[in-house]
Amino acid sequence: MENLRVLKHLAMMDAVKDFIPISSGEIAKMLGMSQQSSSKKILELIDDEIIERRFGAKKPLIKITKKGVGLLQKEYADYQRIFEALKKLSAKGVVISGMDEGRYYLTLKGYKEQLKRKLRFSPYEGTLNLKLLSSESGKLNILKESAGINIDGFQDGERTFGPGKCFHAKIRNADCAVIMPNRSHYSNVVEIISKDYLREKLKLRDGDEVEVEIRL
Amino acid sequence: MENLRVLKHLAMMDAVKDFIPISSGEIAKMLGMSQQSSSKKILELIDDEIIERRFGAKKPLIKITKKGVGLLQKEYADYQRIFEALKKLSAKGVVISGMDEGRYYLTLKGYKEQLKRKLRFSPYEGTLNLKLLSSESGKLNILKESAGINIDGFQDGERTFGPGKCFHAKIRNADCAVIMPNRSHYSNVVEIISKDYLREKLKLRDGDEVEVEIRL
DNA sequence: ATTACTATAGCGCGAGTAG
DNA sequence: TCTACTCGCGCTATAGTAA
Repeated sequence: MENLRVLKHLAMMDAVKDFIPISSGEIAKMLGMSQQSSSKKILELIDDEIIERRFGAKKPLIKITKKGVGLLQKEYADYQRIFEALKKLSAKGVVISGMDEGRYYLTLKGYKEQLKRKLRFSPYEGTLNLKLLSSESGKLNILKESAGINIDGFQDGERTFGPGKCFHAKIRNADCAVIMPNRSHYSNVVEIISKDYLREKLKLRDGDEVEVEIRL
Repeated sequence: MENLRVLKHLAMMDAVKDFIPISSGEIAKMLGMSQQSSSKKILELIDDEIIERRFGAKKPLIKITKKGVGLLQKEYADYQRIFEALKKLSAKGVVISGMDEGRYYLTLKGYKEQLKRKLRFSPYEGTLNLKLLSSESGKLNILKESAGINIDGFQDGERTFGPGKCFHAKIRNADCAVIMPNRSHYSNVVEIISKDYLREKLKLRDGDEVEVEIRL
């Protein structure tokens, strides 16, 4: 319904609260349409009991009805859903065995202490590797494009360890985090850390399918 | 722009995050229009750089561009403004002298203790009377229709004191509250209480115009 | 000033259809 | 299957104008 635009404009002029003095010509000007069209739309809105009008001494008075406020709320809720969903990302994957590389990195003080401080938990020294379903491939790009929580790189003797990032996440209601290097070759595997040994806590075995909810 | 409806629908299907596989026919069905119209609208959105399309192996892939997300955010912000404004009410009035009736009620334990508990401050034993400008007359009706914070009535010996309600408010950044009886004759005067003697704290004299911000 | 009618102009929708 | 063209009908917006 295009009349929603008119309704929204009236709402932004506080016609949700109380009658506001406004003429069809003024509404028309605001919305870039003719007075005649505006008049017609107003009549339609009145017909649908979305707004209410009174002819006062001076300008006509318009107020949005409960039904009209309901329409606006529904619309508002839709936008809330859109932007709430934007903060989250859920992806399905199957548990696989890594090559204990993750475990090695987690023993390094340079990473370990940062993770503890920034994630507010001491990670169990090992990662759970999740191979995302092929249908979820795009989700990894989202993670790569998102800032997340930055993990600085560092030097240890002569070896350099690169920077990365992580995201708070949940698997079956267990708090965890997704960690990834900033520079990564193509991969459809994500590494998950948690304060607990997730394989045991969640009774996971290679091949099990799980869903991870990531907070961007 | 009617195309906003199409854009919103795409957003609700997560096309803000990533490319989603969807055909013009599917979009058409969802929005109750013909495949032809849907196709045209898609082309318009692409032309305006609001969405981006790729033709993959299977279905066409559609994603909302930054510009498109910007449009949605603007729309979302409008709705936020509408509903945030609904929680507040500001009204202008001039300071007048009451007949110390307010002061009397505030000395009564039955009201005083409720106000302290429910407003979380001990009111100064006196009220500031504000006569609303005639242009603000509608605002009082809003207050009357709003629930506010309920103040119970009580009995004291043989006299009955009626129930009322109050609202947290601010005058020139000073925390205060508007109090009003549930049953009130017509009046364009509101009574304000605060932990301080507002007349002194804000250097107010009869006839001064002030604006009160009321939290509904 | 307003609102809102009627008549007309023009745009948008969808059927048919090609690629 | 899909997209997207043309074309004709019809809806909708606006100009003119009455009340």
